[in-house]
Amino acid sequence: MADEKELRYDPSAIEPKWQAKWAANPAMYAAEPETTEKPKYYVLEMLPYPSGKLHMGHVRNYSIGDALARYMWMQGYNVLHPMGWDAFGLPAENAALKNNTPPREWTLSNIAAMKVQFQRLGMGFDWANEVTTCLPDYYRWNQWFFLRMYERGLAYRKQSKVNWCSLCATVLANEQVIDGRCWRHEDNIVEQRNLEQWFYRITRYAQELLDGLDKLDGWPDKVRTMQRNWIGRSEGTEVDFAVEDLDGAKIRVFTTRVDTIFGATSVQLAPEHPLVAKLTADNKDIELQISAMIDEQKVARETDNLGAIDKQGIALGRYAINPYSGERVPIWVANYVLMEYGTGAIMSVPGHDERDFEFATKYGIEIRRVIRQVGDSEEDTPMPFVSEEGILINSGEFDGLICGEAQRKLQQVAAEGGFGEAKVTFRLRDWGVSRQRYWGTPIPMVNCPTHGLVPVPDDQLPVLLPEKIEITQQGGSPLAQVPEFLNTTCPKCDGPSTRETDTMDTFVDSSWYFYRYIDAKNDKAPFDSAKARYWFPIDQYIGGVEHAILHLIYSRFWTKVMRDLGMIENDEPATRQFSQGMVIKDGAKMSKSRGNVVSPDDMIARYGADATRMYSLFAAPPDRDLDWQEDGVAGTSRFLSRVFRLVHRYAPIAAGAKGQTYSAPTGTSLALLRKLHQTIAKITLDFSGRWHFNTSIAAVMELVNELIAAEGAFASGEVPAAVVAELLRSLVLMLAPFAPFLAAEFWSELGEEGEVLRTPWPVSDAALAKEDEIEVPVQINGKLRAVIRVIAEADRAAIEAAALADEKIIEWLAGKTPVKIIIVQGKLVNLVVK
RNA sequence: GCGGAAGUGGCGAAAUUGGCAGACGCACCAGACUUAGGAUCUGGCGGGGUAACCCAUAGGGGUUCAAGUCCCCUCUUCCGCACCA
Repeated sequence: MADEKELRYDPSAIEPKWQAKWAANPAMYAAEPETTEKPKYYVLEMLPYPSGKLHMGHVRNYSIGDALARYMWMQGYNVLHPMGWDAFGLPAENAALKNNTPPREWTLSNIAAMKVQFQRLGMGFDWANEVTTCLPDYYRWNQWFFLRMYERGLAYRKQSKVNWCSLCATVLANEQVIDGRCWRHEDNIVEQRNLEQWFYRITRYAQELLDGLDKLDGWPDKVRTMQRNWIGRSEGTEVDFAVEDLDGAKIRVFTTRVDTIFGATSVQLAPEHPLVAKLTADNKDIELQISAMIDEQKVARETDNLGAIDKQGIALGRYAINPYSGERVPIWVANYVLMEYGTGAIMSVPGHDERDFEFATKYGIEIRRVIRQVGDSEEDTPMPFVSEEGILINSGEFDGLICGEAQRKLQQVAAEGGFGEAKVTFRLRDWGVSRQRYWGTPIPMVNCPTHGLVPVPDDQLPVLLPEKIEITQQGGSPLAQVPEFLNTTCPKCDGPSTRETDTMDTFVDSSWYFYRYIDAKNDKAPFDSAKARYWFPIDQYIGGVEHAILHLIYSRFWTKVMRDLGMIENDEPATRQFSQGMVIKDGAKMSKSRGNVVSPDDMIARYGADATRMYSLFAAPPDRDLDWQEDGVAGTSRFLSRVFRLVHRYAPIAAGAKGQTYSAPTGTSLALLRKLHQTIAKITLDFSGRWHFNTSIAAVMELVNELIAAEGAFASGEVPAAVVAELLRSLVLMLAPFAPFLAAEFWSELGEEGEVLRTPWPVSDAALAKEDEIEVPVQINGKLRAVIRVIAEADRAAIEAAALADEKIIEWLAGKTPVKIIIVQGKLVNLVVK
């Protein structure tokens, strides 16, 4: 058959044709209305920042999601597979500075360019509800949500120490600071500044965000663990130590080990603790030492060296009273006590805490044992002894209690005595959302000289971001330089006022965009709650692990807030979340600075979108890092060429067999149909949970290898046309999630008219897939000695007989009788010989 | 320091429940064919050995008829958190 000049696989002759067809038929990927009988499936991939071009990480992310969406379509689901643009953010401003292009223009033209790339890749997105976060019809709802949060005390303003990136010229959220550096500028150390900032009170949901993780069993453990650590729940006790000689003053400490309180031999305050000033009044020397300590700490914090600086303390010469024992203990200021955590003050128990031990040793503070290790005497208990498996000693009336019991008892005593209580502390901080940047959502507040902070009324939304603006990098909010924006009137009194000039963190935009996808044109509300009831929660969310904390915790918070606003009924945004691995090359993440970036456009130009997508799924399981090897793309492309030739040669036979059936296949037909149905079963299983598309694709390759090896039997008619038709049809359907262009091309070559996507996924016929003869390895003492062939239904006795009758086995046994024969049905035989 | 993931041929990887280690692909080697192409086809390809066989899943121990898979110890890499009381 191959003797004539044969048509070669040329993606550039196939893909553009289908791109045009699909672009002209947006209904193809459109979700159906909620009234449909079909079950719904919401598959979501994280929306890209419109930088101007997709990178390989995007290609991988969207290839995974698109494969799943296509599979679910073929399984008969009403699939929602939307896309949008996380379009606010700093790069647009930087580009404006560099090229003198307005951020809006720059962003929108990037979006247009990337949309073309998506089209080239053949991504099946429903663009009907495209979301572009920088447009007023989206960000007005950011403002609307802000006002709802403000009404409920979930949005508030406070003076606070904040992270400042000088290159961004703005504040960063804690989540955007990585190793003391800016998440966008890896080389830039984040400074600390004191600024008046807007915050979202995510801490109000700390406990619920933590509890919810237990139920999110469709989320990767890694993500759940990271979020748990980030929330950082810690159970303990707050206890007041009265300050000696200072009227009514108390130092409240937080401890997780109140059972060790009789061993507290000092109290340590953070240098910034408000009481420090009072306690050091008139002592200029100590004040100077403390401010030097604060400075040093600041530098250390800024260079991410906090853990490395020596523990230092300054004794204030003042005393506090242990409320349980009445003992006087010295008050110190220590550089390792953080004002931001707990109460900013601790009791120091050197006998039972590593850090306190180190500190006390350095400064000669008394070290006292108050817990004895179970089974050891006081003297034999190691020092410091930090375990909670112990018994109280030297603790007055509490002696003899075990640690846990003592904690409860001591808490009770504190509560009754009014000097303390059980307390849960979180590491999670409120979410700072103010940004001193232009390209973001304006915060809808007005500052009136008479009425102070006044929210902009709903009917005046959106507060529009002015478009004509000169971007400078002077620090401070650019919007403050725009009088038409800045100057306004007070909603309450109409008097001259000024607007809030900070804009919102772009993570606000991405915290709820996926709700807007269900109703993006709604101008009465962020979305219709009835639609949300149908579509939510998201069935599968897919994105990079770099968002495990940031975006995924904010989204969960936002969902809970919306639920409490009565807008939705789901507690969590997504039942299943998947974090795909990074795309790396030559052992490192692709980056411009390393010069190892591979452009998707180049790959598409050379090998076609199908091969590029398929390789990104074939080279590694989706959750692992993927090492990009161009030879591998070439290999995938060669595979597609083989399929192309195969289908092209025999499509006429298959097309001619339309409507024909076959009966009781034998020989080659049976062998090929068996392989086909095994392959269907394998891929269907992979889609149902494991998502190891690399092995799915390997299974298709195996099938194709067998089909090609047997193609003589297609030409000769040994394999009936109806069988050829089933083989090719099913093969094409199984390729559809991975190589949509070729699948569409083949589908039409096979004489099919409907869309591949609307064609049911093939079903594996278990009877056909079953082998009638199987190979069973025979081991002697666990070592492989022979392989026997038996019928699939062979019982234990038959297998045993066959194994013992095998010539090689007889030789190996050399007359000995096995003391034990292990038979694992269908798997192996192991003969144990002494 | 704490927490998590991982370590299998020259490379990417596979082995779904403890049951034939290396499927599938890349690279490479040999051959065929040729319209000399970014081809295509056939065969080979963990290490040692002429062979029968032996050895091999980071290293060491263990459990088991049987271990890449389970347990203990050690090493290495990556990721997250980190003076959090």
